[in-house]
Amino acid sequence: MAKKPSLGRQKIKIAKIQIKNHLQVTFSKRRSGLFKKASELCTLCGVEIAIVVFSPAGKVFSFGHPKVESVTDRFLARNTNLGPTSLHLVESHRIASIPELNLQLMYMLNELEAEKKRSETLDEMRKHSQSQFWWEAPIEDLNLHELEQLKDSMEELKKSVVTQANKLLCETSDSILVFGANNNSFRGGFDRDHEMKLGPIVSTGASHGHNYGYIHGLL
Amino acid sequence: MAKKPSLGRQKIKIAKIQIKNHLQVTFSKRRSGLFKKASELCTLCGVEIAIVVFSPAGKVFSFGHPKVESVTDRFLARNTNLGPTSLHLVESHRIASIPELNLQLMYMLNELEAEKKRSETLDEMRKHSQSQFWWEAPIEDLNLHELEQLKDSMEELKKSVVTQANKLLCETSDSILVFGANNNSFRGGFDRDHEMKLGPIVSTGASHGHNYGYIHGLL
DNA sequence: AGCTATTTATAAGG
DNA sequence: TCCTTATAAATAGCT
Repeated sequence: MAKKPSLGRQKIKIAKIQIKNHLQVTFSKRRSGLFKKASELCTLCGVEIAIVVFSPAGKVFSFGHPKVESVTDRFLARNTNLGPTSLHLVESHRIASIPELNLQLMYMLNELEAEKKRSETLDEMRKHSQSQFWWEAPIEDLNLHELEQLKDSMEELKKSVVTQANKLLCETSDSILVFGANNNSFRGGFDRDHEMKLGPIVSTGASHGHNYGYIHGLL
Repeated sequence: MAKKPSLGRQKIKIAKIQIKNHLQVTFSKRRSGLFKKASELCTLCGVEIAIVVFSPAGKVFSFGHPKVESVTDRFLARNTNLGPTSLHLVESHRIASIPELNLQLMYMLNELEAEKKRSETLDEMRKHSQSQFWWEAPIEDLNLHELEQLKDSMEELKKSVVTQANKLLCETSDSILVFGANNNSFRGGFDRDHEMKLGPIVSTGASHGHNYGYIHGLL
């Protein structure tokens, strides 16, 4: 018989996944993977850790050991203490520029990322179809006006997405799901049975050993 | 000459590492890995995420996109409303979810506002000078070489910002590590190789800047 | 901090 | 969502 050519894992480029279904699957898998890595780090190194993720759909997923709040609280406490404390140690105007620098840094990084995505999008469009619609034409052929129109269209789209999201939010009933993840049997533990669906509070009896951390999924 | 058959990766059991030195190394490596995974999840799925880790030594490391605080705030806002408090609120005011929704809405509006401003800024830049300053042109109009130059410039800027920040910090008695990096490449070209060396700074021993959103390490 | 041999994580496809 | 397969990535043990 012929071989069974499942291509197996393929290399992908790290850029926003466009196919919605694909994105959902990837998000699910990688979130699991991330949480598993986190739990291993906890166990191996005995550290405290908190992870909070807001999914594209607006759901919240979190992992924390010993729990999210204790870790984030510690983090926030440290962070807010850092300013005033340091102010006493150094002249205020000098230390004050650090957050400013950070902001600037962040701004530029975001800018870069956004621009990169934009160029990728445009490039994709260009490849996709050259002649049918002007806005899918090669970018070199677009004049300034057309470019602005394109931009406006995208902003419209974004707006409508946000509107949709808000609508959904308003219609959504709140619920919380809490469960623990065991470090040794992670696969069997949370990955499978923990639907992030609505429901009462559930705690999974992680099969053996002590629980490592808590995972919340909020709709 | 005989080969050099390092045993390569060996399977380990997930339990607390006892050898201290080993633990430190593992922590460092796995923290990097975890943050990298997080950044990929961000980019691939366009999600918001925050990770906070307290190392065994008591240092803090964090990863956040867009930043730790915004994500954890969102999380905490949701949680406090959904927790025991909400029951109380429900009883006294009947509509507990309103504050939460308001928070969320405000958050989204802020995001949108920021996005708009950004586009406006870009538009302004584009109009302002189309040819005089090529690096201010829309990024899709830049050729590969120019893109590379732009990327290098931004990395230089990043480096100098980081250096500045750390210089300031060296003058304080607190030691803080600030580093950041963008998501990935500017298109296919520079996908893997843009580690940012951080130079002299760091007493945390973690100078491997990966391509993450926004990272702090506090000593 | 680099280097491999391996173990893990996962993209595709069903 | 769960499973399988083939391959890409992460990383344990060394230097």
